[in-house]
Amino acid sequence: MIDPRRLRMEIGAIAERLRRRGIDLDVDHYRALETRRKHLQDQVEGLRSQRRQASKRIGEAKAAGDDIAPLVAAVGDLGGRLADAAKEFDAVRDDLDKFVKALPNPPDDSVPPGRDETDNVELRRWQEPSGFNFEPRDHVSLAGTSLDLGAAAKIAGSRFSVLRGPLARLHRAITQFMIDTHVQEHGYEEVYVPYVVDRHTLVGTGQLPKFEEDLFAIGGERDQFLIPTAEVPVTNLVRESILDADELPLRFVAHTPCFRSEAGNYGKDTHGIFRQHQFEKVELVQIVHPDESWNALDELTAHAESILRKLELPYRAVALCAGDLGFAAAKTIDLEVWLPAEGRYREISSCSNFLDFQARRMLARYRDPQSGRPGYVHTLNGSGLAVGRTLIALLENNQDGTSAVHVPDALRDYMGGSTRLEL
RNA sequence: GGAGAGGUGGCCGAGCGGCUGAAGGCGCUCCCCUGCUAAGGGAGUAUGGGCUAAACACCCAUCGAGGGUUCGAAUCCCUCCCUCUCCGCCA
Repeated sequence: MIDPRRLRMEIGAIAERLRRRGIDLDVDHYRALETRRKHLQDQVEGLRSQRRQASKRIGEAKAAGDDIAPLVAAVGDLGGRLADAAKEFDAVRDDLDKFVKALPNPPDDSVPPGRDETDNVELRRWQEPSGFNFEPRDHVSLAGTSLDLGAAAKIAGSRFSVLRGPLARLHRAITQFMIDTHVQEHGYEEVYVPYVVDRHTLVGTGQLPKFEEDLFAIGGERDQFLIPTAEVPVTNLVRESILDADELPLRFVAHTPCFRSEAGNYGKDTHGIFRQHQFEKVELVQIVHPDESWNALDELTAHAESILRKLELPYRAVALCAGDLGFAAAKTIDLEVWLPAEGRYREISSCSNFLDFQARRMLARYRDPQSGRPGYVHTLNGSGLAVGRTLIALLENNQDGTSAVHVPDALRDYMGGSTRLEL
C-alpha cells in the first residue's frame, strides 16, 4: 500500500511513477474523495468530542446529586447527527481505502521502462545452452509413462499432473535439495505453514482485493482460499507485529504447493506441466530493515541462482520492466532457465523487493532503537525455485538421446546415488 | 461434534455503566544512591489515525471481531471468531 500521507502530498509525482506501469491514476477522483474525507472526519471527530464532554458533565452532575434531565435534554439530537455523519464518513473512508489498496507499488527508479515482457532487460547469463547433435525432445516426451496427464485430467480436470515412479522421486529430490541448500548454506529457517488462508491474509500480501479471480476459493461456508504461493502465509507471519530491530533480518524458506486459477491464462502454455493449477515451489521470504532491502534483493536472487548453478542449468537473470511488474513489487528480477525443446529461456524464479508496500498492508513493523518508534519493515521473496519447472529443465537439458536423463551431482545423494534416471 | 472456562497494554493481572487508554505487579529505558554485588529511590514506557512543513500540544479511535441498548459501554444484550480443559472421533 502506498503511504496515504505521501499520496495526499505528492499525488502528481506518484501518478507519474504509476504511469510507468501503464496505470492511469484518477487524480481528480482521488482528490474529491480526499476532500470529503477530510471534511467528514473533522465533523465526526468534532461531534464525538462534544458528546464526550456532554456525557462527562452528566456523569459529574449525577455524582453531585444534581438534576441531570436538562443536561440530557441539551444533548438533543447530537447522537443522531453523529450517527449520520459517521455513516457517511465510513462510506467515504471505505471508498478511499479500496482506492488506495487497489493501487500497485510504484516501480523503483532502477526498473527499466516498458509495457510487457518483451521490454524486460537481460542482466546476465550463466552458461550458454549446450547444443545437441540430435533434435531435443520436450519434457512430456522424455517423461514418457512417468507423467500421466490423462489420469490427472480424469480425476481433477485440465492443468493438473500425476507423476509416477522415477519422475515422482526426482520431483521430491529436487525439493529436498533446494530446502537443504537454503537452510544449510544460506541461513534460512525452514517453516511449515497452512496452505489455506483467509481474506485478510491475502490483502496483506496484495493478492486481494484485486485478483480474486486468480485464486482458488475453498467455497461453502468458509471464506478461505488455497494459497497461490508460500509468500502469502510466510510473509504474513509478521503481520500486526512489532519486531525488535536485532531480530532482523528474518529469512524463511518454505516448501508448499501453490494453487492458481489463472483465469486469464487459458490457451497459454497448454502443453505439459509448465503451467498448472497446482504446483510445488520452494519459496524464500525475507523480512528486513528498510535500509537493507536492496542488498537483500541481490542476496536473495543469488541464493535462487545458486540452485540453478548447482543443478548445472543454463539460465539468465532478467530485470522486469515497469509494465511487467507484479502488483506489489517495486522491483523484480526474474531467473529464466534454458529449455532446449522450446529453444528459449523461461521463468523459473521471480525475486522481488516490495519495500514497505506489503508491510504497510500487514502492519508489519520493527522498533527503531534510535527513536523508539515503530517503522515498517521491508519484505522480499523469490522462488528458490519452482519445483515443476526445475523438473522440466532437468529433463530437457540433461537428455542424451536415450530414454534416460543424466542426474546432476547435486541431486545424486537425493536419488539414491543414481547418475542416470531411467524413464 | 458435545460440555465447560476464558479472550484487557511487551507479559501477568484488576476493573460498581460515567472521573479508565485503562489500578497493581513484572519487564524495559533514563536518572539518583551505592567503594563491587545485592538491594533501594525517582521519572518514563501502547498502537493507529487526524491536525502540522515537521515536532510538541491537542483531537479521534482501539480492552478478540461485528452489531445493539444508553446522554455515556472494557463493563449490559445479540451474533461470530479464537484459545484452553474434559468427552467423542481421528491422520
